Amino acid sequence: MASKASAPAIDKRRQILDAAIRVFARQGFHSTRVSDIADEAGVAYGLVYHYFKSKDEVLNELFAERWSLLLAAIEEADRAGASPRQKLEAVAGFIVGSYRHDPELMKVIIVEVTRAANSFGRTHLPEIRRAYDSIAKIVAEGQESGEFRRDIDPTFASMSFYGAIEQLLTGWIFEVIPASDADFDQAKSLVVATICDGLEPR
Amino acid sequence: MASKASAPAIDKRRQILDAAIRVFARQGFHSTRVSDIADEAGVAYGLVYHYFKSKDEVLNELFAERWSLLLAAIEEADRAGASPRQKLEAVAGFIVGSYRHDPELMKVIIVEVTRAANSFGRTHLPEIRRAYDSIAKIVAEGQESGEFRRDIDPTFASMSFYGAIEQLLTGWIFEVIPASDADFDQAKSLVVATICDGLEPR
DNA sequence: AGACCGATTGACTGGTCAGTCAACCAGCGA
DNA sequence: TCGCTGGTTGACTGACCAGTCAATCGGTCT
Repeated sequence: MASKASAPAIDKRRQILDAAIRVFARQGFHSTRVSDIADEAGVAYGLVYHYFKSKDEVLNELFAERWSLLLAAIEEADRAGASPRQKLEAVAGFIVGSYRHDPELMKVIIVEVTRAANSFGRTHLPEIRRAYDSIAKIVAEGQESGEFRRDIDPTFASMSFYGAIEQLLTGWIFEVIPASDADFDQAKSLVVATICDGLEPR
Repeated sequence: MASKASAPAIDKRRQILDAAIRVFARQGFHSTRVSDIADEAGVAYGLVYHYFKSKDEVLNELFAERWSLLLAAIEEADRAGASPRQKLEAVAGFIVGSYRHDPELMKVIIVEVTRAANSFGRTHLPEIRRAYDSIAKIVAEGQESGEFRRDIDPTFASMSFYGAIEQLLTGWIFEVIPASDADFDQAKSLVVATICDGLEPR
Protein backbone atom coordinates (compact mmCIF):
# COMPACT_ATOMS: atom_id res chain seq x y z
CA MET A 1 0.00 0.00 0.00
CA ALA A 2 1.25 3.45 -0.82
CA SER A 3 0.10 5.03 2.44
CA LYS A 4 2.31 2.82 4.59
CA ALA A 5 5.32 3.82 2.53
CA SER A 6 4.62 7.51 2.02
CA ALA A 7 3.15 8.47 5.39
CA PRO A 8 6.40 7.93 7.29
CA ALA A 9 8.21 9.60 4.40
CA ILE A 10 6.24 12.78 4.95
CA ASP A 11 6.89 12.49 8.67
CA LYS A 12 10.61 12.33 8.11
CA ARG A 13 10.56 15.42 5.98
CA ARG A 14 8.62 17.27 8.66
CA GLN A 15 10.94 15.85 11.29
CA ILE A 16 13.92 17.30 9.45
CA LEU A 17 12.28 20.70 9.07
CA ASP A 18 11.36 20.82 12.75
CA ALA A 19 14.83 19.80 13.76
CA ALA A 20 16.26 22.48 11.49
CA ILE A 21 14.14 25.12 13.24
CA ARG A 22 15.57 24.15 16.59
CA VAL A 23 19.15 23.97 15.40
CA PHE A 24 19.03 27.14 13.31
CA ALA A 25 17.48 28.98 16.25
CA ARG A 26 20.13 27.70 18.63
CA GLN A 27 23.25 28.17 16.51
CA GLY A 28 22.28 30.31 13.56
CA PHE A 29 22.20 29.12 9.98
CA HIS A 30 25.86 29.65 9.21
CA SER A 31 27.22 27.70 12.10
CA THR A 32 24.93 24.73 11.85
CA ARG A 33 26.29 21.88 9.81
CA VAL A 34 23.94 19.61 7.94
CA SER A 35 25.02 16.84 10.28
CA ASP A 36 23.63 18.86 13.19
CA ILE A 37 20.22 18.90 11.54
CA ALA A 38 20.38 15.19 10.83
CA ASP A 39 21.47 14.39 14.40
CA GLU A 40 18.74 16.58 15.89
CA ALA A 41 16.16 14.92 13.67
CA GLY A 42 17.50 11.46 14.48
CA VAL A 43 18.02 10.55 10.84
CA ALA A 44 21.04 9.77 8.71
CA TYR A 45 23.05 12.56 7.14
CA GLY A 46 22.17 11.61 3.61
CA LEU A 47 18.44 11.67 4.22
CA VAL A 48 18.50 15.45 4.45
CA TYR A 49 19.64 15.44 0.82
CA HIS A 50 16.94 13.01 -0.11
CA TYR A 51 14.28 15.54 0.85
CA PHE A 52 16.10 18.80 0.18
CA LYS A 53 18.53 19.64 -2.53
CA SER A 54 20.73 21.78 -0.28
CA LYS A 55 21.06 23.24 3.19
CA ASP A 56 19.76 26.54 1.79
CA GLU A 57 16.60 24.87 0.59
CA VAL A 58 15.74 23.78 4.11
CA LEU A 59 15.73 27.39 5.27
CA ASN A 60 13.90 28.56 2.16
CA GLU A 61 11.18 26.03 2.87
CA LEU A 62 10.81 27.15 6.48
CA PHE A 63 10.55 30.75 5.42
CA ALA A 64 8.12 30.14 2.58
CA GLU A 65 5.82 28.09 4.80
CA ARG A 66 5.54 30.74 7.45
CA TRP A 67 5.65 33.86 5.32
CA SER A 68 2.74 32.77 3.17
CA LEU A 69 0.69 32.49 6.35
CA LEU A 70 1.69 36.02 7.29
CA LEU A 71 0.72 37.37 3.89
CA ALA A 72 -2.62 35.59 4.10
CA ALA A 73 -3.17 36.96 7.59
CA ILE A 74 -2.50 40.53 6.53
CA GLU A 75 -4.90 40.24 3.65
CA GLU A 76 -7.48 38.64 5.87
CA ALA A 77 -7.04 41.48 8.38
CA ASP A 78 -7.57 44.01 5.63
CA ARG A 79 -10.72 42.24 4.50
CA ALA A 80 -12.21 41.65 7.94
CA GLY A 81 -11.21 44.68 9.98
CA ALA A 82 -13.67 47.50 10.47
CA SER A 83 -11.30 50.40 11.05
CA PRO A 84 -7.73 50.68 9.78
CA ARG A 85 -6.65 50.68 13.38
CA GLN A 86 -8.35 47.34 13.95
CA LYS A 87 -6.66 46.02 10.85
CA LEU A 88 -3.25 47.00 12.15
CA GLU A 89 -4.14 45.46 15.46
CA ALA A 90 -4.94 42.20 13.73
CA VAL A 91 -1.63 42.26 11.86
CA ALA A 92 0.34 42.98 15.03
CA GLY A 93 -1.65 40.31 16.79
CA PHE A 94 -0.82 37.74 14.17
CA ILE A 95 2.90 38.45 14.25
CA VAL A 96 3.10 38.49 18.03
CA GLY A 97 0.98 35.35 18.10
CA SER A 98 3.35 33.67 15.68
CA TYR A 99 6.18 34.40 18.02
CA ARG A 100 4.29 33.19 21.02
CA HIS A 101 3.30 30.02 19.22
CA ASP A 102 6.75 29.17 17.85
CA PRO A 103 9.49 31.55 18.98
CA GLU A 104 12.24 29.46 17.48
CA LEU A 105 10.77 29.54 14.00
CA MET A 106 10.16 33.28 14.16
CA LYS A 107 13.68 33.83 15.40
CA VAL A 108 15.05 31.93 12.45
CA ILE A 109 12.88 33.78 9.96
CA ILE A 110 13.69 37.21 11.31
CA VAL A 111 17.35 36.74 12.00
CA GLU A 112 18.28 34.62 9.00
CA VAL A 113 15.92 35.88 6.31
CA THR A 114 14.04 39.09 6.95
CA ARG A 115 17.13 40.94 8.11
CA ALA A 116 19.82 39.20 6.12
CA ALA A 117 20.48 41.82 3.50
CA ASN A 118 23.26 39.89 1.81
CA SER A 119 21.88 36.39 1.64
CA PHE A 120 18.35 35.11 2.08
CA GLY A 121 16.84 38.53 2.58
CA ARG A 122 17.77 39.44 -0.96
CA THR A 123 16.48 36.15 -2.31
CA HIS A 124 13.12 36.55 -0.66
CA LEU A 125 12.86 40.28 -1.11
CA PRO A 126 9.79 40.10 -3.35
CA GLU A 127 7.81 38.18 -0.73
CA ILE A 128 9.00 40.37 2.11
CA ARG A 129 8.07 43.41 0.11
CA ARG A 130 4.60 42.09 -0.44
CA ALA A 131 4.04 42.26 3.32
CA TYR A 132 5.24 45.86 3.49
CA ASP A 133 3.01 46.75 0.59
CA SER A 134 -0.08 45.16 2.07
CA ILE A 135 0.43 47.06 5.29
CA ALA A 136 0.99 50.26 3.35
CA LYS A 137 -2.30 49.61 1.59
CA ILE A 138 -4.10 49.44 4.92
CA VAL A 139 -2.58 52.78 5.90
CA ALA A 140 -3.45 54.33 2.55
CA GLU A 141 -7.07 53.23 2.90
CA GLY A 142 -7.14 54.73 6.34
CA GLN A 143 -5.93 58.00 4.93
CA GLU A 144 -8.55 58.04 2.21
CA SER A 145 -11.33 57.45 4.72
CA GLY A 146 -9.92 60.25 6.89
CA GLU A 147 -9.21 57.95 9.82
CA PHE A 148 -5.47 58.45 9.37
CA ARG A 149 -3.69 61.73 8.72
CA ARG A 150 -2.54 62.23 5.17
CA ASP A 151 0.87 63.82 5.64
CA ILE A 152 2.76 60.60 6.34
CA ASP A 153 3.67 58.47 3.38
CA PRO A 154 1.97 55.06 3.67
CA THR A 155 5.08 53.14 2.66
CA PHE A 156 6.93 55.01 5.31
CA ALA A 157 4.31 54.35 7.97
CA SER A 158 4.26 50.71 6.99
CA MET A 159 8.02 50.41 7.52
CA SER A 160 7.81 52.11 10.90
CA PHE A 161 4.96 49.90 12.01
CA TYR A 162 6.57 46.69 10.86
CA GLY A 163 9.94 47.81 12.19
CA ALA A 164 8.51 48.51 15.61
CA ILE A 165 6.98 45.04 15.79
CA GLU A 166 10.07 43.29 14.53
CA GLN A 167 12.16 45.16 17.05
CA LEU A 168 9.91 43.89 19.81
CA LEU A 169 10.42 40.36 18.63
CA THR A 170 14.13 41.07 18.50
CA GLY A 171 13.93 42.27 22.08
CA TRP A 172 12.35 38.98 23.07
CA ILE A 173 14.83 37.02 21.00
CA PHE A 174 17.77 38.78 22.63
CA GLU A 175 16.03 38.58 25.96
CA VAL A 176 16.41 42.30 26.57
CA ILE A 177 12.72 42.71 27.33
CA PRO A 178 10.54 40.33 29.33
CA ALA A 179 8.51 37.77 27.40
CA SER A 180 5.64 36.54 29.52
CA ASP A 181 2.17 35.82 28.19
CA ALA A 182 1.02 39.11 29.66
CA ASP A 183 3.77 40.95 27.78
CA PHE A 184 2.67 39.38 24.53
CA ASP A 185 -0.90 40.46 25.16
CA GLN A 186 0.15 43.99 26.00
CA ALA A 187 2.58 44.26 23.13
CA LYS A 188 -0.08 44.04 20.46
CA SER A 189 -2.14 46.94 21.73
CA LEU A 190 0.86 48.98 22.76
CA VAL A 191 2.49 49.00 19.32
CA VAL A 192 -0.78 50.00 17.79
CA ALA A 193 -1.34 52.66 20.45
CA THR A 194 2.16 54.01 19.87
CA ILE A 195 1.83 54.09 16.13
CA CYS A 196 -1.77 55.31 15.91
CA ASP A 197 -2.01 57.63 18.89
CA GLY A 198 1.63 58.61 19.37
CA LEU A 199 3.59 59.16 22.53
CA GLU A 200 2.32 62.66 23.18
CA PRO A 201 -0.90 63.01 25.17
CA ARG A 202 -4.04 63.90 23.31
CA MET B 1 62.36 58.82 13.78
CA ALA B 2 59.32 57.02 15.05
CA SER B 3 56.83 59.16 13.17
CA LYS B 4 58.13 58.16 9.74
CA ALA B 5 57.73 54.51 10.66
CA SER B 6 54.43 54.65 12.52
CA ALA B 7 52.48 57.17 10.45
CA PRO B 8 52.18 54.86 7.45
CA ALA B 9 51.55 52.01 9.85
CA ILE B 10 48.46 53.76 11.17
CA ASP B 11 47.40 54.49 7.61
CA LYS B 12 47.59 50.83 6.71
CA ARG B 13 45.44 49.86 9.64
CA ARG B 14 42.85 52.44 8.63
CA GLN B 15 43.15 51.33 5.03
CA ILE B 16 42.32 47.78 6.07
CA LEU B 17 39.35 48.88 8.15
CA ASP B 18 37.96 51.00 5.31
CA ALA B 19 38.43 48.20 2.84
CA ALA B 20 36.66 45.84 5.23
CA ILE B 21 33.65 48.18 5.36
CA ARG B 22 33.33 48.09 1.60
CA VAL B 23 33.76 44.36 1.31
CA PHE B 24 31.53 43.46 4.25
CA ALA B 25 28.85 45.76 2.87
CA ARG B 26 29.11 44.23 -0.57
CA GLN B 27 29.30 40.53 0.30
CA GLY B 28 28.37 40.23 3.95
CA PHE B 29 30.72 39.16 6.71
CA HIS B 30 30.35 35.42 6.24
CA SER B 31 31.11 35.34 2.56
CA THR B 32 34.06 37.65 2.59
CA ARG B 33 37.39 35.95 2.91
CA VAL B 34 40.26 37.69 4.60
CA SER B 35 42.00 37.76 1.23
CA ASP B 36 39.13 39.89 -0.11
CA ILE B 37 39.82 42.48 2.55
CA ALA B 38 43.54 42.43 1.83
CA ASP B 39 42.98 42.73 -1.92
CA GLU B 40 40.51 45.58 -1.51
CA ALA B 41 42.95 47.38 0.78
CA GLY B 42 45.85 46.72 -1.58
CA VAL B 43 47.97 45.05 1.09
CA ALA B 44 49.31 41.56 1.59
CA TYR B 45 47.16 38.90 3.19
CA GLY B 46 49.36 38.55 6.24
CA LEU B 47 49.22 42.24 7.08
CA VAL B 48 45.62 41.93 8.15
CA TYR B 49 46.83 39.60 10.88
CA HIS B 50 49.56 42.03 11.84
CA TYR B 51 46.96 44.61 12.82
CA PHE B 52 44.06 42.38 13.87
CA LYS B 53 44.13 39.10 15.64
CA SER B 54 41.26 37.64 13.63
CA LYS B 55 38.66 38.41 11.01
CA ASP B 56 36.12 38.83 13.80
CA GLU B 57 38.23 41.52 15.41
CA VAL B 58 38.05 43.64 12.28
CA LEU B 59 34.27 43.72 12.50
CA ASN B 60 34.33 44.26 16.26
CA GLU B 61 36.57 47.26 15.77
CA LEU B 62 34.28 48.77 13.13
CA PHE B 63 31.27 48.31 15.36
CA ALA B 64 32.95 49.67 18.49
CA GLU B 65 34.18 52.76 16.67
CA ARG B 66 30.77 53.70 15.37
CA TRP B 67 28.60 52.59 18.26
CA SER B 68 30.51 54.65 20.78
CA LEU B 69 29.72 57.68 18.63
CA LEU B 70 26.05 56.77 18.67
CA LEU B 71 26.02 56.38 22.44
CA ALA B 72 27.74 59.73 22.81
CA ALA B 73 25.27 61.34 20.43
CA ILE B 74 22.26 60.01 22.35
CA GLU B 75 23.65 61.29 25.61
CA GLU B 76 24.47 64.62 24.04
CA ALA B 77 20.92 64.82 22.67
CA ASP B 78 19.53 64.13 26.12
CA ARG B 79 21.71 66.86 27.61
CA ALA B 80 21.12 69.49 24.93
CA GLY B 81 17.53 68.98 23.84
CA ALA B 82 14.84 71.20 25.25
CA SER B 83 11.82 68.93 24.91
CA PRO B 84 11.85 65.12 24.84
CA ARG B 85 10.54 65.36 21.33
CA GLN B 86 13.53 67.43 20.29
CA LYS B 87 15.80 64.89 21.94
CA LEU B 88 14.27 62.06 19.95
CA GLU B 89 14.58 64.19 16.85
CA ALA B 90 18.28 64.63 17.52
CA VAL B 91 18.75 60.89 17.98
CA ALA B 92 16.87 60.07 14.79
CA GLY B 93 18.84 62.79 13.04
CA PHE B 94 22.14 61.34 14.15
CA ILE B 95 21.29 57.82 13.01
CA VAL B 96 19.90 58.92 9.67
CA GLY B 97 22.90 61.23 9.28
CA SER B 98 25.24 58.33 9.97
CA TYR B 99 23.61 56.42 7.18
CA ARG B 100 23.75 59.32 4.81
CA HIS B 101 27.39 59.92 5.64
CA ASP B 102 28.54 56.30 5.34
CA PRO B 103 25.81 53.93 4.21
CA GLU B 104 28.20 51.03 3.82
CA LEU B 105 29.38 51.19 7.40
CA MET B 106 25.86 51.48 8.75
CA LYS B 107 24.77 48.57 6.61
CA VAL B 108 27.53 46.42 8.05
CA ILE B 109 26.76 47.44 11.61
CA ILE B 110 23.05 46.83 11.34
CA VAL B 111 23.11 43.69 9.26
CA GLU B 112 26.09 41.98 10.83
CA VAL B 113 25.95 43.14 14.43
CA THR B 114 22.81 44.82 15.63
CA ARG B 115 20.55 42.18 14.16
CA ALA B 116 22.77 39.14 14.36
CA ALA B 117 21.23 37.37 17.31
CA ASN B 118 23.50 34.37 17.13
CA SER B 119 26.89 35.93 16.54
CA PHE B 120 28.07 39.48 16.98
CA GLY B 121 24.76 40.78 18.25
CA ARG B 122 25.11 38.60 21.33
CA THR B 123 28.73 39.64 21.83
CA HIS B 124 27.90 43.32 21.71
CA LEU B 125 24.56 43.06 23.48
CA PRO B 126 25.67 45.18 26.46
CA GLU B 127 26.61 48.10 24.22
CA ILE B 128 23.52 47.76 22.08
CA ARG B 129 21.42 47.65 25.20
CA ARG B 130 22.98 50.83 26.45
CA ALA B 131 21.52 52.64 23.43
CA TYR B 132 18.04 51.26 24.08
CA ASP B 133 18.32 52.27 27.71
CA SER B 134 19.42 55.81 26.96
CA ILE B 135 16.50 56.28 24.62
CA ALA B 136 14.16 54.79 27.22
CA LYS B 137 15.53 57.31 29.69
CA ILE B 138 14.57 60.16 27.37
CA VAL B 139 11.05 58.78 27.12
CA ALA B 140 10.81 58.31 30.88
CA GLU B 141 11.87 61.90 31.48
CA GLY B 142 9.26 63.04 29.01
CA GLN B 143 6.65 61.10 30.94
CA GLU B 144 7.68 62.62 34.24
CA SER B 145 7.43 66.11 32.84
CA GLY B 146 4.01 65.31 31.41
CA GLU B 147 5.11 65.87 27.83
CA PHE B 148 4.63 62.17 27.07
CA ARG B 149 1.74 59.99 28.12
CA ARG B 150 2.49 57.64 30.98
CA ASP B 151 0.68 54.50 29.91
CA ILE B 152 3.36 53.24 27.54
CA ASP B 153 6.36 51.55 29.07
CA PRO B 154 9.52 53.56 28.25
CA THR B 155 11.55 50.47 27.36
CA PHE B 156 8.79 49.50 25.05
CA ALA B 157 8.57 52.92 23.43
CA SER B 158 12.34 52.94 23.04
CA MET B 159 12.28 49.64 21.17
CA SER B 160 9.50 50.86 18.88
CA PHE B 161 11.29 54.09 18.15
CA TYR B 162 14.64 52.48 17.49
CA GLY B 163 13.00 49.69 15.53
CA ALA B 164 11.18 52.13 13.29
CA ILE B 165 14.42 53.94 12.47
CA GLU B 166 16.37 50.77 11.89
CA GLN B 167 13.66 49.51 9.61
CA LEU B 168 13.95 52.67 7.55
CA LEU B 169 17.67 52.12 7.19
CA THR B 170 16.89 48.55 6.24
CA GLY B 171 14.53 49.84 3.61
CA TRP B 172 17.31 51.95 2.17
CA ILE B 173 19.78 49.10 2.43
CA PHE B 174 17.45 46.75 0.58
CA GLU B 175 16.51 49.54 -1.78
CA VAL B 176 12.80 49.04 -1.19
CA ILE B 177 12.31 52.73 -0.39
CA PRO B 178 13.90 55.67 -2.20
CA ALA B 179 17.05 57.15 -0.67
CA SER B 180 17.55 60.66 -1.93
CA ASP B 181 18.84 63.51 0.21
CA ALA B 182 15.27 64.80 0.47
CA ASP B 183 14.12 61.42 1.76
CA PHE B 184 16.79 61.47 4.44
CA ASP B 185 15.69 64.93 5.55
CA GLN B 186 12.05 63.92 5.66
CA ALA B 187 12.73 60.64 7.38
CA LYS B 188 13.99 62.22 10.56
CA SER B 189 10.90 64.32 11.17
CA LEU B 190 8.51 61.68 9.91
CA VAL B 191 9.66 58.99 12.35
CA VAL B 192 9.38 61.44 15.19
CA ALA B 193 6.00 62.62 13.97
CA THR B 194 4.79 59.05 13.71
CA ILE B 195 6.03 58.06 17.14
CA CYS B 196 5.12 61.25 18.99
CA ASP B 197 1.90 62.28 17.27
CA GLY B 198 0.69 58.95 15.92
CA LEU B 199 -1.01 58.15 12.68
CA GLU B 200 -4.46 59.26 13.75
CA PRO B 201 -5.36 62.90 13.27
CA ARG B 202 -5.38 65.16 16.30
C1' DA C 1 10.02 -16.82 -4.04
C1' DG C 2 12.02 -13.06 -6.38
C1' DA C 3 12.07 -8.75 -8.86
C1' DC C 4 11.39 -4.03 -7.97
C1' DC C 5 11.59 0.56 -5.91
C1' DG C 6 11.69 4.22 -2.88
C1' DA C 7 13.49 5.23 1.70
C1' DT C 8 17.59 5.23 4.42
C1' DT C 9 22.42 4.89 5.65
C1' DG C 10 27.09 6.98 6.45
C1' DA C 11 31.84 6.85 4.55
C1' DC C 12 34.20 9.60 1.51
C1' DT C 13 35.81 13.52 -1.53
C1' DG C 14 36.88 17.95 -3.18
C1' DG C 15 37.20 22.49 -2.27
C1' DT C 16 37.48 26.29 0.71
C1' DC C 17 39.71 29.38 4.10
C1' DA C 18 41.31 31.19 8.59
C1' DG C 19 45.30 31.67 10.59
C1' DT C 20 50.64 30.70 10.76
C1' DC C 21 55.30 31.58 9.77
C1' DA C 22 59.69 32.17 7.79
C1' DA C 23 61.63 35.23 4.88
C1' DC C 24 62.21 39.93 3.20
C1' DC C 25 62.60 44.96 3.23
C1' DA C 26 63.43 49.83 4.80
C1' DG C 27 64.80 53.20 7.78
C1' DC C 28 67.58 54.44 11.78
C1' DG C 29 71.12 54.67 15.15
C1' DA C 30 75.87 53.40 16.17
C1' DT D 1 79.00 50.19 6.97
C1' DC D 2 76.31 47.10 9.69
C1' DG D 3 73.07 45.29 12.67
C1' DC D 4 68.51 46.03 14.67
C1' DT D 5 63.55 46.61 14.72
C1' DG D 6 59.16 46.63 13.08
C1' DG D 7 56.36 46.73 8.99
C1' DT D 8 55.29 43.73 5.06
C1' DT D 9 54.93 39.66 2.12
C1' DG D 10 52.48 35.44 0.40
C1' DA D 11 53.00 30.37 0.29
C1' DC D 12 51.45 26.86 3.06
C1' DT D 13 48.76 23.87 6.38
C1' DG D 14 45.26 21.89 8.98
C1' DA D 15 40.53 21.79 9.86
C1' DC D 16 36.18 21.86 8.47
C1' DC D 17 32.01 20.66 5.86
C1' DA D 18 28.57 20.61 1.88
C1' DG D 19 27.29 17.54 -1.11
C1' DT D 20 27.87 12.68 -3.49
C1' DC D 21 27.09 7.92 -4.01
C1' DA D 22 27.16 3.06 -3.65
C1' DA D 23 25.28 -0.02 -0.60
C1' DT D 24 21.43 -1.66 2.28
C1' DC D 25 16.81 -2.11 4.02
C1' DG D 26 11.85 -3.03 3.98
C1' DG D 27 7.61 -3.24 1.95
C1' DT D 28 4.76 -4.44 -2.29
C1' DC D 29 3.32 -6.69 -6.30
C1' DT D 30 3.36 -10.83 -9.28
